[in-house]
Amino acid sequence: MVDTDSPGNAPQGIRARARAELLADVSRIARSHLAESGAAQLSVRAIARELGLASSALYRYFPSRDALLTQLIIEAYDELGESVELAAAAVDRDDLGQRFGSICHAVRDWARANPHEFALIYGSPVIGYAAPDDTIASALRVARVLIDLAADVPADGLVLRTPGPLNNTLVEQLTAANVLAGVDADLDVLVLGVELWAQLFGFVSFELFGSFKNAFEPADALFDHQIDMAIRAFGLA
Amino acid sequence: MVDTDSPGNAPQGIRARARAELLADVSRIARSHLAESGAAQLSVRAIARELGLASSALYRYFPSRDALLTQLIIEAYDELGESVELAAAAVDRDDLGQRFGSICHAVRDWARANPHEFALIYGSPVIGYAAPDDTIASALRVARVLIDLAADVPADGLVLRTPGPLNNTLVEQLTAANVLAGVDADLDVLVLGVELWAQLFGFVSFELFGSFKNAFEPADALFDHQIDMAIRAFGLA
DNA sequence: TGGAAGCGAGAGCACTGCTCTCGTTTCCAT
DNA sequence: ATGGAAACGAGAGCAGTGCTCTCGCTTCCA
Repeated sequence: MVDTDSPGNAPQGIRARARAELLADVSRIARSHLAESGAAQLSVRAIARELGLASSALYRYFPSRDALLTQLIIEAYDELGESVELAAAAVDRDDLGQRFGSICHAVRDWARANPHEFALIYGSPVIGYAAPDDTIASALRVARVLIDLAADVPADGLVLRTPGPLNNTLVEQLTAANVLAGVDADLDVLVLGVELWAQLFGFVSFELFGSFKNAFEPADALFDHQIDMAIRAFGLA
Repeated sequence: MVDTDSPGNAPQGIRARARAELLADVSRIARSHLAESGAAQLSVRAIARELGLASSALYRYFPSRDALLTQLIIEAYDELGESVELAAAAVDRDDLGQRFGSICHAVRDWARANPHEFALIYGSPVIGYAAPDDTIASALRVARVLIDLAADVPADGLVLRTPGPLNNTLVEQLTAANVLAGVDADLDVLVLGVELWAQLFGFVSFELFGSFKNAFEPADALFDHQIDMAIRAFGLA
């Protein structure tokens, strides 16, 4: 029993390494349960059972089921965010229409591949659940990709815009978003982008949660049309 | 104890009247619990407690908690549907822009006044929950109001439209919707309407579920702008 | 008027999240 | 090297859940 910490693989002690491993195991199993049965069915005891642990042992690692859910939320946001970032980067950066379409398809594809995860982050908050600030950074990744796109869209091509100046509050909010993202998107472009962002997720929600039932199944053609329309609204067609 | 069924108020027997009353009571209490704490917290036992009944007694009236939730879902759809119908009827039928705005505001106002009900019907389905057909008719009421509007929008004014013909599948789906609603809306108008429908509910979901947090609070100006843009897309401005 | 059906109460089952205690193991500072 | 402190896992237990079953009682209807 000499030299427990000399091997190069883990400079940490036995405890720390075991803890890290168990945390990873819990996360892995929790994610598989989430993917299979949804957040509502996620059971601390079931996870413990699968790990061969007493349920009480898990509370050494997570203060509550909500905390576990919060971590799953963050991971879901990050997974979606990464998909979208990759999709945006995978196409010609200057072909803004294609870039927008790629982003939209990434969101929809990820949501269809991970419906319970999507429901967890964009469906009704599981309980009175006040989203902790931890989740916000990850949640913003998709928004960031879109705002970066908006910053590249030329303002003079916009097909859909209001004639007069924007409402003062709106200008402040949009400007703050620009500042937060470190870009300087035209506000008319940006506000259209925000609205198309809502449209994108409204569409995916409708598709996954059944509002298109008996009407737009499959919804592929409708989705492509919606993207086409959005590109036209931006003046990118 | 003579003449129990002769009074004009209730031709039915004692049993039937008591049953109807209790059903109404359960529904009333369930709705108040839903409005206060959300669907996830809805407890059959808590309802029974408030009624002074054993929890088992409620199972004479509802086969399961899910069945109770289903009824709440239907009631929520109907309530929202009625609000929207009233809003659409409250304005000049020929002022299509105002009619559209009135519909949108009705949806948003109802959702903000009844967030848990909105989450119940447009958030993630509570469980694996396959929406029974009972709910569909009620769910269609909002869609119907919008499709009726679309049928009145002149096709030649459309600002946002695709140049070529629509995808075949899409044409079939849109035509089926027309048939189902008994109208003959122009398909380019109709598809835009569907997409703006998704946008409307995407917006409200974002607002209620926190996606606009730290960015568009309040979201009034953004909402008004979105409606304005939609009206322009329809060519109604 | 008597059998059938509907009803409410209560006990009970299997499950949940979570807490507390207790003996053991690991760690870290002396 | 060793002893105290901290971390750990197991297990019992609590309060709560949805739901089932049985048992008397009441209402109904033929």
